[in-house]
Amino acid sequence: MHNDNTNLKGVRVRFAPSPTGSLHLGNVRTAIFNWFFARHTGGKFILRIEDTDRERSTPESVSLIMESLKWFGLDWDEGPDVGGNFGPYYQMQRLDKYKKYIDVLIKKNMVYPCFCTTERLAEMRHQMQKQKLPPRYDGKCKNLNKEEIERLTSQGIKHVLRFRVPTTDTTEFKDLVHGKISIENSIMDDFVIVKSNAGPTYNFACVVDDIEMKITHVIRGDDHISNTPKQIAIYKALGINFPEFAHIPLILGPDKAKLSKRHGAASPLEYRDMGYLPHALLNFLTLLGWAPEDNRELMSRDEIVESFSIEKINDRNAVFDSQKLDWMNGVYIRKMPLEELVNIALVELKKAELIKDTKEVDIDKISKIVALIKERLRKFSEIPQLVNYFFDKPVYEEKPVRKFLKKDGVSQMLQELCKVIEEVEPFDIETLEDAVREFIEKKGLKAGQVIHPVRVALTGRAASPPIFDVMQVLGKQTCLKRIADALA
RNA sequence: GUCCCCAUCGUCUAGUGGCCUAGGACUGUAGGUUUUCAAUCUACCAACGGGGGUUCGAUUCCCCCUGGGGAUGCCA
Repeated sequence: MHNDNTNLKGVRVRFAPSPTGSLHLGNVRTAIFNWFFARHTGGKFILRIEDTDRERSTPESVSLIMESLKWFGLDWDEGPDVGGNFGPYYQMQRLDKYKKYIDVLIKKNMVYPCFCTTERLAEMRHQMQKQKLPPRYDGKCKNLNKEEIERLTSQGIKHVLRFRVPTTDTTEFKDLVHGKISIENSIMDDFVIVKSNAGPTYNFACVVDDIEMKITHVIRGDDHISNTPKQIAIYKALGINFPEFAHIPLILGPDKAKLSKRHGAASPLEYRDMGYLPHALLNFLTLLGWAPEDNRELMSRDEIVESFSIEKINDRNAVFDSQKLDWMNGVYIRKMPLEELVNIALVELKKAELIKDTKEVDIDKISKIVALIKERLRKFSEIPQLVNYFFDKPVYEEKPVRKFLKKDGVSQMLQELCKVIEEVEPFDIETLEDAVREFIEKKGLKAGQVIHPVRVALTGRAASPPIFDVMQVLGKQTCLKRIADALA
């Protein structure tokens, strides 16, 4: 089938968000790529919660994350709620495992306690930058002897554990999307692996978990490239083979900066609330940094699963283009069965207080209305705005009123037309149109000269679905009344 | 500042030395259809950042510059 030039048997990938708020589209895209890769290869997709940041992690965020993934239909084979053989799936519940690895590193003398204050560290970095040097720990605590360590500890001074990074050579790895990436070890920092509160840091916990959970491919954002050499250093110190890495390009906002909360609604749940279809967003996001062999764009989930491959992930950052998303959402809305759209419309209409109780609603009428606006929709939140005049008195917009209603003779013409409308029986689209057209012809007018004023009188605006359809839904009496009111 | 990554239309992308007078999609523009809008159909606008190499031949390979992004945390 497809050759990803990697071993595709027994693939295990993970999505490992930190629960410090809701997901944003960048995170989601990472989850999507991991999920498609797992499903394409018949491997496992694992959800792991990286909650080592005690201050900012919240259970609410965990729910939000799960809700987001579920909304997209991204299911996980192992995770906090579903369990699995490699749990627990919350890092804060895996402290004993980290301890085990720390002991190994201590035994190997690969770590050392550091008592430096954050102030000193900040000052140190500042100085290094001033001297145009790479900012790295200066090694003040690197060679403390037992007595010094005991003395400082007994004084109650907190310490962290730093990892001794190799000082010579280069660390290299073959990234599945970037190819060879290498970095001089000499510019690498003796980074912290255990915080002063005894908790593990990201770079350490991540490695331990990926080892313990038997992760085969680490697919994550480009912003983690700089962490990878550090993590590889840990793998090497432990004498354990590291997994494949695939760093995927970042999603940029319109300002070309990494996508973040600054760019307005960044959470998928917010997109849901704005009226986007999960599959439209999923399809769109999948195409940010990836394209199938044949460059298709509109693809079903199964089609993507079928053709997804890491090889085809490109390595340039992608700007998020909401216009294209809107287009794609519109395409999928048009493909929806009407009943489904009606149900969504009901919710939107109620939210906008255009209808009161969904139970006492004329479904037949709503269906007709929804059918009329279906191809005019780009997202569900637009529904109320598009149909409000079917429920409430129209809000007359100034410009169309001036242009079509306030013209000489229009008032009289409409009054005469009302007499025609009154006679239309049955009040269906065809009969109505025939009658009105006959009127138009008799008066020697052009269709637009009648239809535009009628539209404005009935809807308050210059654009609407085909007017006879609108009239039919409105009903004879409402039409007559609205025209009369508009002329008053 | 330091390190890393990246560089095709405004945006998402195809393109892996000749098939490229660079293809598709979104947007935009013009037109057809229509009572308007939308949808739809047709056409059009629009790109290989610059400079050196390598080669018979570079969008494709190498180097430099420029530009953009990321990382530089006891956040992940």
